[in-house]
Amino acid sequence: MVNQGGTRQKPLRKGMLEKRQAILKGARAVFGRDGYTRASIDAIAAEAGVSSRTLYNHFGDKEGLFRAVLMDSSVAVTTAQQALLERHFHKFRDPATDLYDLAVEWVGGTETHPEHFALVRQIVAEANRLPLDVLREWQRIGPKATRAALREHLLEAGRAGLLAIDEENADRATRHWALFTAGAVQIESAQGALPLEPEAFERLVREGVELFLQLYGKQAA
Amino acid sequence: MVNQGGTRQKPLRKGMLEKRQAILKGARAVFGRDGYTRASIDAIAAEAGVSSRTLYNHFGDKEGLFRAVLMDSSVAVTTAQQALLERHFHKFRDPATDLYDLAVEWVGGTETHPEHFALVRQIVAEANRLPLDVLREWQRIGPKATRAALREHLLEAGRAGLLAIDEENADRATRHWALFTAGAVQIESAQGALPLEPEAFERLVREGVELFLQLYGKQAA
DNA sequence: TAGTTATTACAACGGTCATTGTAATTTTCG
DNA sequence: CGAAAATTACAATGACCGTTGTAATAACTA
Repeated sequence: MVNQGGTRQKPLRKGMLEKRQAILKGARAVFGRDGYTRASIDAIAAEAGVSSRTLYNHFGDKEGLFRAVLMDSSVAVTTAQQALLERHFHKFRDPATDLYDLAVEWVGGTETHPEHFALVRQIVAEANRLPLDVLREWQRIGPKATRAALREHLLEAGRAGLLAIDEENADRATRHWALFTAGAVQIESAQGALPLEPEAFERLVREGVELFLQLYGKQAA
Repeated sequence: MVNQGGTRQKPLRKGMLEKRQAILKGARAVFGRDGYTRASIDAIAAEAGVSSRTLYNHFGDKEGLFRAVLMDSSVAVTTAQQALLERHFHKFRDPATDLYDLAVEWVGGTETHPEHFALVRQIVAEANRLPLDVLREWQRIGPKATRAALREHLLEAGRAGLLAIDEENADRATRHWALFTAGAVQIESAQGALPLEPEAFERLVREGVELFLQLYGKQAA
């Protein structure tokens, strides 16, 4: 038999992992495009180039598949965002320009991983029908993990004397960074439902970084 | 015959308007609860206490009904939020306390009109499948109208010397108000998908208002 | 290569649902 | 009241979909 959850204990034959990942990839695309309810198992199987029966053998049922896809996608995006943070804070010298560059990529994550955020919009819409532990798990390995990494980097920059951030205000600074940059864009574009002109995007991000520096720059009050 | 859109030209018999509004009310509840796809016409008709055939006679098809519901609900919420602004700015004397009171009710709107915001979460999730003009129309009679009203009140307070707001920075102040209060709560609760403890809610709103006053209070730089 | 195991094609079941037609019934308006 | 219009109950259609069983086939491991 096959496990229903997503993590497998011992055996793991060669081709299975490829099939499994093909299914996850295809399902991510179809779920993101069509939503949980509209996405049909057959469509997912076709997108993954796999028999629909194989899909059931791997993930038990539609809900199990959705959970696996959500977690898989969340881990991938979190990893990418953390790598992005590493890359930018590694060469962190001038707050004004470096934070702006970071912000552009940070906020651009919604466009770099469109399928994932389409997925997130789905679960937000279906939150009432989803088990709370699924939502919490998603938060844990997704947004919260990303925030934790950001918090560490901000603290590091604070210790280096580049930002006015310490243990005292690190939580708020982390929250504010997310709010001023990604949050601002999110609200203005209705969570990405409406197109946002590049100029508006640029202006929002720039304003957000300026405000952040006004609060947490070294010359700040 | 009957019109498919939602606005009717000339005739309008007595009972029709009641039926129509009963359908809109029922559909708002069911669409919000179950989502566009899962919400069945029969369930909506039952909720409204109306034959499903009548529903088709009024709104043509499911999508037409959804549009009508969205617009109807948006107008209602916008009206309520505008009334809320009127009420609070009418007795606007002390920025610190008055803005806090306003913010609590302003942000609480998501809980005062849960069905509407469930609806909004649906259209955000289904944005790819919705005509762009529907989305724009929603923005126009919904969020944008509310923002416009807020902007006027902020300007008024600026003219009265209670806030450091003028024509120059009114747009940004309006955006910041929404971002610092509702936006902060929205992000933290994943658009209302996850429950937020009252203390966290209270803290976010308080922080938001403080930040707003730091930027636009009279003693601000 | 032989045996185990995963995968596939295929068919079928049971259920849900949007939509329409129709004829009877009720409501409304002049 | 009496005609016109709206509403209703009812049935039916056509489509889609999640899920399962089965037997044949292919892939993999030892």
